[in-house]
Amino acid sequence: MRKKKVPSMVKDQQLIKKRREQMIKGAVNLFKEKGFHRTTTREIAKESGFSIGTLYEYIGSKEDVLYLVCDAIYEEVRDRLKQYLDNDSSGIDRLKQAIASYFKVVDEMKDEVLVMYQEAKSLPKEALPYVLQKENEMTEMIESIVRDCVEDGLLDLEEEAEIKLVAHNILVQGHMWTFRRWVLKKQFTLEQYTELQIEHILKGIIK
Amino acid sequence: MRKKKVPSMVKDQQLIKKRREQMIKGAVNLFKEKGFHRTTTREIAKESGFSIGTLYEYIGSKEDVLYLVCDAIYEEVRDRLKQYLDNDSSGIDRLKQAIASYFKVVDEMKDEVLVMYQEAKSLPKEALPYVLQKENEMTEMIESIVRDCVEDGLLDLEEEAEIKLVAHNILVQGHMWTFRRWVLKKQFTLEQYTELQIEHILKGIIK
Amino acid sequence: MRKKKVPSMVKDQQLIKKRREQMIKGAVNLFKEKGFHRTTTREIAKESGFSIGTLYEYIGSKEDVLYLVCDAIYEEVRDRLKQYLDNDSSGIDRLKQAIASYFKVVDEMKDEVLVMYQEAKSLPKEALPYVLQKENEMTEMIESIVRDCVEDGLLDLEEEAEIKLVAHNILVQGHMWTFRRWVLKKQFTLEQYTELQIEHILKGIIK
Amino acid sequence: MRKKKVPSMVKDQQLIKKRREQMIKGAVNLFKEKGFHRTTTREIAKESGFSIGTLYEYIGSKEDVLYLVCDAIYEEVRDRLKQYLDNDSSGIDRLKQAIASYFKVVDEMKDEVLVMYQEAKSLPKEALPYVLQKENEMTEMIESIVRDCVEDGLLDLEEEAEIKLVAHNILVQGHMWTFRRWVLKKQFTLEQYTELQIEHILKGIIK
DNA sequence: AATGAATGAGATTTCATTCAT
DNA sequence: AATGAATGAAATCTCATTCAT
Repeated sequence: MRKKKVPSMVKDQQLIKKRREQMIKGAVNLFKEKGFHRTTTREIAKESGFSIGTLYEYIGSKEDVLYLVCDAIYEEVRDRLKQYLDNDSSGIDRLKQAIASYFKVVDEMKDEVLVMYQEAKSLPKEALPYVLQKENEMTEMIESIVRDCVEDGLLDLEEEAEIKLVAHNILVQGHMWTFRRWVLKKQFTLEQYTELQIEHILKGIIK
Repeated sequence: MRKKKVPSMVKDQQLIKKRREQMIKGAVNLFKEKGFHRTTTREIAKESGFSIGTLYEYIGSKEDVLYLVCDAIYEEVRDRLKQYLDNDSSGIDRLKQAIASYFKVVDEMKDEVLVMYQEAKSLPKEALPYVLQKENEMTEMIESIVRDCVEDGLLDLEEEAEIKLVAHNILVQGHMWTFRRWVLKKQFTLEQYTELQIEHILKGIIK
Repeated sequence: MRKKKVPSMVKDQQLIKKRREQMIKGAVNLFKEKGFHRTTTREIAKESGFSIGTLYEYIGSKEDVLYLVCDAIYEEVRDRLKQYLDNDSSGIDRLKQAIASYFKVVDEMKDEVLVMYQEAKSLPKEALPYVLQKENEMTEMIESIVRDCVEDGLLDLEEEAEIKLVAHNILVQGHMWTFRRWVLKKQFTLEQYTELQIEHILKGIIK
Repeated sequence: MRKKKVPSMVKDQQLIKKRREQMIKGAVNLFKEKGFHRTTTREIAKESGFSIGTLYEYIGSKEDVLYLVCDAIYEEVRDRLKQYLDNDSSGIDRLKQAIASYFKVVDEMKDEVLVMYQEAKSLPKEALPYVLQKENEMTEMIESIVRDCVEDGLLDLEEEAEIKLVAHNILVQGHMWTFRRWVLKKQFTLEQYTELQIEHILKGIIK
């Protein structure tokens, strides 16, 4: 699945990168507050620090902004997660660490994740598959860690499907930390939330 | 928290009820397909079977439609769930049945739940608290069943907060069946999904 | 070749007709002065006597206005010409009268004809064939009168192609009266222009 | 009537000439295809082989491009025609040759002539008189040839105005070859068209 | 002299809402 | 109570022009 090409009138690739970063940052701020549809392109331009004309030098349509935002968030979540996962733990411990890391990343990027989570459905039809695939990639990262534990005989999961389900549950519990934030924060710190969820998940599947 | 009053020019309460039901049905169809923001009031009127002028005899603004939709869906989910729960099982079995019932209701109303789930954030600021409270009510229904089990010494949950968390997890796993529908359906029937999730949840918390 | 369907949100066919007539009148005034491209939709709305919103209740796009204008002008030119031609003259006299009538119609509608002549090229690609066919109809009307004369042995024209050419010349001399208006008016009244052109044309082809 | 001065930031007259030639060539190509108004300055720059910044080093506004285009086309038509006319024929023959030559030039430059013909009306108000005068010059060239014939007693034209009219007819029949091209080409080669038109014109006015 | 990124006025179009019938 | 034509604020997007490099 190819990354969608967002058109730009500007040639300098460095500049495109820089401006788009400004744009994404500005847009996330606004989307966070008012959502994609209630945010105007003029507001995006202003918040990004340039004029409406300049905005359209770097995108083809408003929807492109949403695409860039979603894409950037996914990339960053994935990159941060990968970094956290890059350690030499193994077995159940590795799974625990993965879950904790994922929750940590989600917490670090709560606004962004929430935005992506709520607005991705407004992506143009053609961009959707690409973004769904990103989501899939994430699932697979978790999935493969779970699978390793199963193969090491540490977990009581019989079928592939069950492994997938556990991975989905973990991911969704991560998102849940963003979209039920206001309720959950009353009860738990991130650490408490993480510890409890890990405990329940593992007790539910451990041999 | 009072139900928000949606203004109407029409006096006949019966008629108001009837027209709003038409409206909600029409709107859900459209929101399901294109989301709240991409649906026009004209389309809602047409799909509901009356004119744009008539639509505005029964609401004050487009956002009122969304509010009516969300409210109606919550009420129906809650009513159906209540009905399912109205039996004389007890103990862990009662919890299992509650989870299964909830998942069943969510499945029966998947389109509606998904719509509500994705569009509720677009509700007018004043309406939000009321809807959040509805969500809270739902949580409490599940929560109290879990709490009963704890009090009967059947579950290994130490704090109130932990009970709340389990309830949230159950609810979110219900929603998950709607918003990860396309992926999950490839792997599971509703029954399989229900069975596995119940198993994992319970093993995770049972004494 | 079907007439292009211009979309309208309004149901009342009578009203559509009325509003479009206002619109065409307003638009011709403006196009005459500033051309299609320099005229804004807001100006068209204002000149037509309604708001920009109302304008778009009766058309789908700005180009539709141009189409309506061109279509209406052709229809009127053709209708007027038909009426003038509806008499019992025959032979060379009939041809003379046809030419004079055509020039008269063109003169009566000089602004409209000029507009159509200058702006038709801006019609949307799909509408062009329909308008070209209208032009063709006009040519054929003249053509058939010339052909009758030939068949009556009154004109010295050997081939079909030559008949067509004469018809084209007549039509173009009509248009010429609109687009070289400022120069020609210095030298001739319409009557003088008509008389001289008829004389030259006929001497050029009469037996 | 002075040639309108098109401003340039560049001093080197040679370079100005060169760049403007590139520009005219590029612009004609584009205007031919999409018309003046639908062509952007960016496109003109690109098609001309330089940047938008450079384009504006050689003109003051987009309309200047149109002016340069129209001016250049007129000059070339006139120059080519003059060259063709520079022979020692005389009498009716000279007129015949003039018409044929003019039609030939028009045919050689059909795209250019068509562009000029269709877009000249978009020239800025101040430039229009100059271009009309060019058109007038052309008319006079033909006119004086006709007049010579009249003075030699070869043509049956009584008044100055009649001479003018014949000249106009000839010019318009030339243009007609460009703007009715698609219809006329089905019936005639340029040679046939030329021969027939000359025949009709002359029979119409010859003694 | 050449470049091309930046600008913002202005164009087209949409659509929630009103109100006379 | 029902209708639907009218409205105009506001949204997206374009593009001629400028100016720093």
